[in-house]
Amino acid sequence: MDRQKIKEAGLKLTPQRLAILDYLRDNLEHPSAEDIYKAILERFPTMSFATVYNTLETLREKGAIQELTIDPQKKRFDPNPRPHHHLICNRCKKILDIHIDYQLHVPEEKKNGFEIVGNHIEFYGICPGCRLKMSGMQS
Amino acid sequence: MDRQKIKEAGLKLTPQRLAILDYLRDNLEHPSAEDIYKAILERFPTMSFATVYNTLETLREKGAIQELTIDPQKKRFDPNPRPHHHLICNRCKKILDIHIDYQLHVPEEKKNGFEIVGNHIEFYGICPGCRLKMSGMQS
DNA sequence: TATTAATTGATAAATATTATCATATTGAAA
DNA sequence: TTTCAATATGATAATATTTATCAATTAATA
Ligand SMILES: [Mn+2]
Ligand SMILES: [Mn+2]
Ligand SMILES: [Zn+2]
Ligand SMILES: [Zn+2]
Repeated sequence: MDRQKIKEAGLKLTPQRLAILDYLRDNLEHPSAEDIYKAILERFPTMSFATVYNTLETLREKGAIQELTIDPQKKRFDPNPRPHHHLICNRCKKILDIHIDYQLHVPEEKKNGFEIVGNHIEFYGICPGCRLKMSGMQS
Repeated sequence: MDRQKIKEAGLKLTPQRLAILDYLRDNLEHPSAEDIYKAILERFPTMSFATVYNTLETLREKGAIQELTIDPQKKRFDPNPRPHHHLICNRCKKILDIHIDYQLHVPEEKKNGFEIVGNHIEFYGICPGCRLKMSGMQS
């Protein structure tokens, strides 16, 4: 989301918002609110944690980002609002994009009257880094 | 999980465990820890919330249940440990099983070195109950 | 029945998120 | 530019969920 789009969404152009959006732009790490807060604190020491949450919620409302519920411990944020899938490392919780368009048809008789509007696939696995650490230790 | 299997897993047969397992047996609602606690309290007033969490974690370790991370607010528990997919109502968070075996192939070049061990599809939608409530009100 | 290792339950602590609200800032209008 | 109202921020409290601690209890075995 650029300055143009922020205004179009009826949002004020604050330094905090710009810092958060700047941090998220092209970010593929799916950071948590705390990740974002800590990263920005270094260059923006007056940033409040509450503002991070406020801003993320505002951006989500406007459809500029999405909230991921993949990590059981905390919400993770994705600056790419377009539907795509994810691969998560069971060990370190690293999240990677999977851009593949699967055709997931659900026959009417399995919908139980639901109106389906979307889907999201979580792939589970072990990342290369964790695999290395694991080989050479037990369990 | 029946009495037989509990013993085989090296677990003691306590009334609390039996109550929780009994509540979960054939339960298709994917209840939260609190749901489980409240339901059992009625018939088992000495049950502690900590015991619910302890028991659920023990059962998960033993592979008897699975923890779902579909609901952003809280963990939900599924007495069916076999892989299957879910359909969640965006409005009321009701969760339904989807038993369909999709073949989700990920080409090597999109795995980024990950070793993929499983997957889980979340379908999003609106349940019949919520659809009814929505027709007749705005937003 | 005695023993002991596992389990429970009370409670504190940790973690993550949301709410509150006085103060500050933005953007538009004058 | 200055003024002003709506919006946003930041400090902090409150809430919600989950995990940790540990003394007391209980299940299973001998
Ligand atoms: Mn993503
Ligand atoms: Mn299920
Ligand atoms: Zn990893
Ligand atoms: Zn619903």
